[in-house]
Amino acid sequence: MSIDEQDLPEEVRRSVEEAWPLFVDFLKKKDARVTQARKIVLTQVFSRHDHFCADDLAAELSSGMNHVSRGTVYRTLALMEEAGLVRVIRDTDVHAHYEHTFNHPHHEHMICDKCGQFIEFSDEQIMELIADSCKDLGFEERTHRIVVFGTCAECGAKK
Amino acid sequence: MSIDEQDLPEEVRRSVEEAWPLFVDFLKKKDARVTQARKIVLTQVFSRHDHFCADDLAAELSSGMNHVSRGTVYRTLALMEEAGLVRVIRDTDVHAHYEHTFNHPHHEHMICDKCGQFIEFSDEQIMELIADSCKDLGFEERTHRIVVFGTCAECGAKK
DNA sequence: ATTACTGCAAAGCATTTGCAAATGC
DNA sequence: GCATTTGCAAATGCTTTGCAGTAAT
Repeated sequence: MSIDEQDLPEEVRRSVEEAWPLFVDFLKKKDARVTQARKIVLTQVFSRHDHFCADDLAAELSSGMNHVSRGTVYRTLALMEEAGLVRVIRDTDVHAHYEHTFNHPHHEHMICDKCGQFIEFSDEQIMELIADSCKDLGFEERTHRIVVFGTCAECGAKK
Repeated sequence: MSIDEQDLPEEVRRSVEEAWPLFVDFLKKKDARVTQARKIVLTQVFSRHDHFCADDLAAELSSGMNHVSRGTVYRTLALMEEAGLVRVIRDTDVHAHYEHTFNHPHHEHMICDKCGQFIEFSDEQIMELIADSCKDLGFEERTHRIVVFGTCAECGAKK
């Protein structure tokens, strides 16, 4: 399992170096195999910016020397989600969207109606209030998701 | 355009009586036609509890005397959304989920991992904090969505 | 050696669309 | 009467799956 890591941007290489061992541990605990295809997918995930959709990733890996088939990309993303390395977002599209969670603390999103841009924000108080609501209702929170739809500053200014 | 309204439960009949004229206005403003199929779909929407998916609704209307085809159900739901009579929720499934918004103020959801139940809650303070975050970022909020995933009280107790 | 994983292409499934027939205006 | 809407069935597009071959342990 050795793919070309020489020509990756510094930042990507570092993310992969941190994330890959975690994924390996996860796979070993699961008695799953550490394969080349899985490393290629993980590397590709960390080579992209925050948001991406499974199918685009699959398309990127459908040709070139680091080829991985569509089916395997989907299967690996599911494993990475299980391992806590990516998080699913499905609010704008019907398509599944993922983002890194590695080195990426919990946060919320605003999505611009005009340009489709995702803007991240977070607010400690909101998290606490949600926790309070859960306590009131006897609901045990695993995670939450907030999406705000509207117009971003740039698009608002353009008008 | 007359479908049987006699045997609808009182509550449903009342919702339909309030919502239908709004939809008619909406259609007229759009120079769209007021058709029997559209009334059947609207009635079916209000005959269901909060949450439903487009396809289930279509299935329900695929037989019987108030038959409406799948294509028309989807097309009508899109119109109802545009008219502000239903709201899209796409968080749990890849499937599109709708809920009434008519006589149903804005609220958030908790979704139980175990039983799939949707629990509604709302919190004025959270809304304000989100509004503040938007202001800080120059984002003009149109709407927002909060989904909390976890285990509901019943399922937690069962364990 | 054994068993899991991959690639491929085919199958699934919700949703959308094209077009002829039906319906509202 | 004319334009929109409907129904139907076929198409679409993302995702999943079956299976034979390949790679990891």
